[in-house]
Amino acid sequence: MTTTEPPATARTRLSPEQRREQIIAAAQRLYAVQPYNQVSTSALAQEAGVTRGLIHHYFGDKRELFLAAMRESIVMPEPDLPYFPDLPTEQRVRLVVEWILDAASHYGQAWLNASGAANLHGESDVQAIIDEADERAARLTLDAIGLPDSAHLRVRLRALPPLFKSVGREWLQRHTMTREEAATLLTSTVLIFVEETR
Amino acid sequence: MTTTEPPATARTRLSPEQRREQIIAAAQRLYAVQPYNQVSTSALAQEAGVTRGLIHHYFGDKRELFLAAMRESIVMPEPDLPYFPDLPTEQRVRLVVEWILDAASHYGQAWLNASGAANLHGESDVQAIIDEADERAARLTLDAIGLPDSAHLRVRLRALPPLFKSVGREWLQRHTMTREEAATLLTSTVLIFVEETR
DNA sequence: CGGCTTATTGACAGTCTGCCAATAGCCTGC
DNA sequence: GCAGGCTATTGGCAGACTGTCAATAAGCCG
Repeated sequence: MTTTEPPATARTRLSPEQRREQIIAAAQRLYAVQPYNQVSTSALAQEAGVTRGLIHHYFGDKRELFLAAMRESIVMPEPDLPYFPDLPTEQRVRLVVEWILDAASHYGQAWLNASGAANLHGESDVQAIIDEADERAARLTLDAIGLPDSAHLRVRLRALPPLFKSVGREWLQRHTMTREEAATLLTSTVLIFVEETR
Repeated sequence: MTTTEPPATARTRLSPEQRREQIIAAAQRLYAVQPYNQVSTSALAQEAGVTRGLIHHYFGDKRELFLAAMRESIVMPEPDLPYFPDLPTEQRVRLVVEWILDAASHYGQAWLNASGAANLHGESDVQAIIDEADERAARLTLDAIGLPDSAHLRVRLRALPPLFKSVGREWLQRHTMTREEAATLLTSTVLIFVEETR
């Protein structure tokens, strides 16, 4: 698409933070629809209302902008769960799972894309970002359940987000699973993973 | 890297099948080390010992070659498990899980890269290939356990490969989990997923 | 209001991808 | 063993895209 620039409102000068956010927001909009290689820096610049040069000035690299956009797309929102210390673990876990599924159905496509996304063949930069997000999700989940934040439990829990995504996809996208079924399966699995049997 | 072509052995003419395989093999070698965007068609051609033009002739597109290479990297090998109809389900599942972990440790990095790979932001072509592989893995697993191939069970099981990958990564790459622990967690989870509670 | 800092631009060079006409292996029939 | 044809293979061309850099001007400060 080689469109000629619109009138191009006279050059305005923003603070670096504002500009960064503006550009990242534009990138998120585009990458939500098209994959990385099909989004040109020209398109990114146009969507953000700036010049290609500026993008490289702020992010140095097309890839770097992509990673920055992803880093912000992927954060799990802070759960605001009422905490019931008296409930048995199973029910607390169930509550957390329900909360995650709520968030999933709310964020929909975005969550599915982001949460379990991974890479293929050595795209380790993306993997690193996802790992960070999964680690954070593990901490949040442990906290929400009311379990101590032990290193060992976190290792186990951070393996789960990919499963949440794949199950979520069956439920939300393919409609091959009911929400009830998804919640039950995930609750049981989480319970297995937090059990301190060894 | 702008290297000048080596002496270039005189043009040899192969059957389309041979050539295709040769090119795909070369692509697999490169994509195992470098991500998609960092592998140029020139590099692919050079590794395969052919010209860029030929790659486009066979695959039409750089992307198409990538997908073909991936399709072949991702297939789960056919399990050759002895089948013990008398064992309880739990033990049969355990055997299958152990077999998968064996395969994982054998194929190592390749398996981890391929098995759970996914995409971000609308790279649906990759997702489609992974889905196919997961579906196949689900069928194989059901068969190995000795369960009937019902559509509903397959839906559940095809959600599991991502979990296998993430757990496998903790064990094989990060060494934060013992093989024993991974096997136990996965066995329990598979049991939950094949249980016909509803 | 004039000057300075620096955000922003525009153009340039190199690389890459996809396309297409030209070339030359290999096989077939004689 | 040789000529001819089919098609695998090549090389070069045009367009697009990425990254770099010096030049420009917007907004702040004295």
